[in-house]
Amino acid sequence: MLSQIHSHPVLHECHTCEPRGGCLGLQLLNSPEARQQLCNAKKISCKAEHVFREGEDADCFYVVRSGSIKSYLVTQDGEEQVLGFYLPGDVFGLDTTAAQQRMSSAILLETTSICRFPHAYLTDMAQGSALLSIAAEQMQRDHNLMLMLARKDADGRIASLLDDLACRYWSRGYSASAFLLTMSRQDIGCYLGLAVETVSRTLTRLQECGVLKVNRREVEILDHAGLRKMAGTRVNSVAVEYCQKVVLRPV
Amino acid sequence: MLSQIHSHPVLHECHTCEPRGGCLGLQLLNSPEARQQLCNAKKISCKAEHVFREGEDADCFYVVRSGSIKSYLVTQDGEEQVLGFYLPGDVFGLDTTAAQQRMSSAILLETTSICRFPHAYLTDMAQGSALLSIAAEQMQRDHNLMLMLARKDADGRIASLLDDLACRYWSRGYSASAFLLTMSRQDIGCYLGLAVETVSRTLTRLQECGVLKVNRREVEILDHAGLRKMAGTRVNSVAVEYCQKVVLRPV
DNA sequence: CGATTCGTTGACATGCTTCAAACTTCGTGG
DNA sequence: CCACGAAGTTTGAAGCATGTCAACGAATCG
Repeated sequence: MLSQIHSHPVLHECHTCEPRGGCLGLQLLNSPEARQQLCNAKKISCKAEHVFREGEDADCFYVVRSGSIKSYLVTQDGEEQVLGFYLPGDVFGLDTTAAQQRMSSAILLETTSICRFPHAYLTDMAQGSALLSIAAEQMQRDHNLMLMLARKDADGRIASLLDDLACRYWSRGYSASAFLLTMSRQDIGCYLGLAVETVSRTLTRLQECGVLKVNRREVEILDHAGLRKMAGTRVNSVAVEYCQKVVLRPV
Repeated sequence: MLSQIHSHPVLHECHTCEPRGGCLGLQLLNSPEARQQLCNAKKISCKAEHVFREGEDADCFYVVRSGSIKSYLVTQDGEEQVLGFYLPGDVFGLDTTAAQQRMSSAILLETTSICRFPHAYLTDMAQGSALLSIAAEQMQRDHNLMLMLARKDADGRIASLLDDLACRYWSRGYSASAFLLTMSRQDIGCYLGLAVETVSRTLTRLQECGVLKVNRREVEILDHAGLRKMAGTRVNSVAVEYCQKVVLRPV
């Protein structure tokens, strides 16, 4: 039985909180009162608990403080479609219907700490447009996923995912060359539209090519440029910087 | 050589404009002045012209008045990925980067009339949240596409597209049973992640099943329930109503 | 009327899924 | 602490859906 993540609040000061790379959410709050309120809104909880489920009423969005989150839908015939993974610093939970209901479910992939941003603190115009620009960021990620699903083969999809994770970890101050996959092969498959077996086989193949090393959930990227070439990723500003500093100048 | 759609403004009064089903954009403008300004912002233009291209500066979004629009990206290796099709009443052009640049390109599929909504008219809080809810609608469509690309076979994808179009035409007061595909097989393929040949073959197959009749771009849906069953579409509010009134009670 | 674009159909190649089985890791309870 | 079962991962073999290549017919346009 899964309990709601809201059950055991853990209080922290905002200024001690630093998802490396900065808290996107904080940019949305310009009044000191709002920030103060926010300090009471940190929650931490364990693997496999839901932050929210599709259809629930939504009065807030979230920022990942540490850990990781999986966003997903359940199809008509009970299958899962993963929409994305959120890492520290990422905003999630913006996708609500006009009636303020959740359009997707969000579940913890590991022990995770998140921040709650009630919509009530955001009644200010500037914040509305900031929200919109975060929503736009989300859309861009979505577009990338569509592109991947529509045009790439298994190698390209896996390479894309790993390149994306590397890039995002790097932009937050973590290593781009070695990290842990917090999601299962199953999750990866549901995200990329591949069977688990294909995910496993593809990782093995990339390893044989010398592009990376995999052991269960541990990944080490040996050839960033090669990986990116296989991925055929469209560039964005973060990726460009990542590329210049990491891909082209091996660490 | 493609000229910009902004070249030949055609002026109309807002009150004479009625994409059947209503103009979503109008809900965003509550001041009479804004509406007045808007009346000068209608444009009409011909097939294959661009409304905007990826990377251009964005100071407005659009509503389709009549005709249809294709939104797309170009991949690294020059291939096209169609993101969606917009029909009369639809809002498009909301997906801009934080730096207010277009994240995708939009091109006319036929002779089309659109309305321009400059961002300058929307500096008001209530409108910010209205925009966000339209963005959310867009996200929901995106989610459906991802789901389709990741989980459905060719039959399911084509059935989904047709069911979606039928539903959207119906909700705007047009026939849900017979309509024209304004996009080419190529466009459909780029949207659904299928080869042109597969699109063609699948349409033929659906015809042989007696679900529909196709002749070039003319489509007649003979068995709405069957089509929807093949599509395995996730329900949304419009679709539910469409389902009750059209699918379950054959026209 | 020819040239071009678009749509359809066939034959073949291939990459992914499915089915099956073995192995590892982890949690639980004896 | 070990035994056991469940869940996650890997690997192999076979089937199939879709992509690719090629040719042809139909519509459109100048």
